[in-house]
Amino acid sequence: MEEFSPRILPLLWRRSVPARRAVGRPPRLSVDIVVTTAIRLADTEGLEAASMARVAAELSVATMSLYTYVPSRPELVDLMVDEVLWARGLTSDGTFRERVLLYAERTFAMYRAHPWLAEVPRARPPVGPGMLAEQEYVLAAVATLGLPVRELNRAAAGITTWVTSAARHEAESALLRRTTGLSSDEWWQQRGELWENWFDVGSHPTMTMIWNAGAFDRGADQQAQDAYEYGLGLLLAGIERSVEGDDRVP
Amino acid sequence: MEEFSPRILPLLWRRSVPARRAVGRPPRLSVDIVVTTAIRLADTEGLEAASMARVAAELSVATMSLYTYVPSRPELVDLMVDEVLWARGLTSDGTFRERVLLYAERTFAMYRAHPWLAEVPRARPPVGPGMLAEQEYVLAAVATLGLPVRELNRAAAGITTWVTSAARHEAESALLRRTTGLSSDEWWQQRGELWENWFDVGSHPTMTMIWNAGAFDRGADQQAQDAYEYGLGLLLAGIERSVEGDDRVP
DNA sequence: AGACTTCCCGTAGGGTATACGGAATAATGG
DNA sequence: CCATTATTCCGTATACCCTACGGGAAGTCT
Repeated sequence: MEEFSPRILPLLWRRSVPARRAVGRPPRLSVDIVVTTAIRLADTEGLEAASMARVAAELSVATMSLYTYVPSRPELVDLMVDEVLWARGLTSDGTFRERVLLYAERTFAMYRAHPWLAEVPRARPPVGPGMLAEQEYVLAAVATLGLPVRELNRAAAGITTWVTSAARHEAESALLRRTTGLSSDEWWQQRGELWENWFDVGSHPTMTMIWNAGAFDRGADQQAQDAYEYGLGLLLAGIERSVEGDDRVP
Repeated sequence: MEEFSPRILPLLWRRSVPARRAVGRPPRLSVDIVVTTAIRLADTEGLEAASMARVAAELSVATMSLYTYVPSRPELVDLMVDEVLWARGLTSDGTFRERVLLYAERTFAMYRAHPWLAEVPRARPPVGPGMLAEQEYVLAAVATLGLPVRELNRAAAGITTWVTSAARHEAESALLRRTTGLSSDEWWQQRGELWENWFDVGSHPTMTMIWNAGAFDRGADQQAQDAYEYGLGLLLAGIERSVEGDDRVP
């Protein structure tokens, strides 16, 4: 019955801890340098470019030297993620909506600057300062409404899920654009023959109806954006409404 | 100015096309056999197990022989995805909510049977029969409400995004459980020292308040499920409300 | 000067996808 | 029966990836 405590926690929270005494051979690098370099590589060439070998080469160091600073590659990715989460610098004093919109803006900006975030699973995120700051910020935003404590969690989780999903989707699109060299519109254009050669009108009456009404004119990326804004509006309105006595009319 | 038409469309829609005349050396396998085998491997061992070499070995064939049936691995993954999308067999005649709930159930079941779906990006999905059937089904469900045509798209997209995000999150959790051997709760337990050694109460007042109120008792997976149901309720209510004249009270 | 602590890193092994070109195997036409 | 044609089958070679292990190197402290 051994209690295993992961090596990653002290690394995530390394800024909360005083520097150790200098003893032994002094290091050439630091965790921050390794993480920053990996982020830069991932930003410009994708997450796979932030391989141990590539990061080491970028720092003019042998591959295995990195393992002095970081236990393994998954941990390096965790450190990268929490770093950029933290770098959003979430703080605000505004109303519920102002706070949520700031959160959304910063999150979209983050995914645009670091699209590789979309290649990292959302489940079991690094529990570092960045991720906890996000939780605290959104919970505090919802708390301004005066919701019952038991409902805070699900409302906040709803907001983060919705915003993050949309930002990730946009980032995936950007990644595909880089790897394929094709924009979403060009990609759809390549598949234009779908409608002539393969699409069966009979089994898709609703799509055909919408098509004939001319409501498919916006590109794929704009449609995703439309749906995001629409859903966010409903979600926020629903949360606000749940505190106003369930049935009040504006 | 060459028009490039991707080789994948005829493969995705292969069931809509009559069989070709038998001439030349007869094939030992078929696209369906390859795709089915790859799905089986991915189901039991993860998407990376469905490598070209592994699928070929499973079929007692050399690796390069697969390239006779499938242009490359990304296309194979597209075929796998559309296959399982199609296999949901979405059809229903009920009310708006009945249809949406059927969609949600089937989608969750699909991600549980094929968790590797969560490893495939959502952007630019295979435009095959399975994906188009999903679009048609959800659009038709929303259309039963009598929404204006221009709003159908964003409402349907909102529903698919919300349901899919939750199902993917659950699948990611299942994948991590398999690869790490740890459940979400065990994973959090491993990080128990976070609260004692690293968490700063001062900079996380809202979290601390919720903690003291005892509202953190549910596990991570249950919290995600709560947020999903809560958000879906708000989303559906909002969509229904938007057709009832904007401000009507039940 | 000697002890001690810590960093640095070479090697080796088992994975991955796929371009290319030639050999194998069937049906068909004469 | 033989030649033609169409198609499938596949061996080889390349350039990546992660990391366990253990010994040598380079500092600080007493």
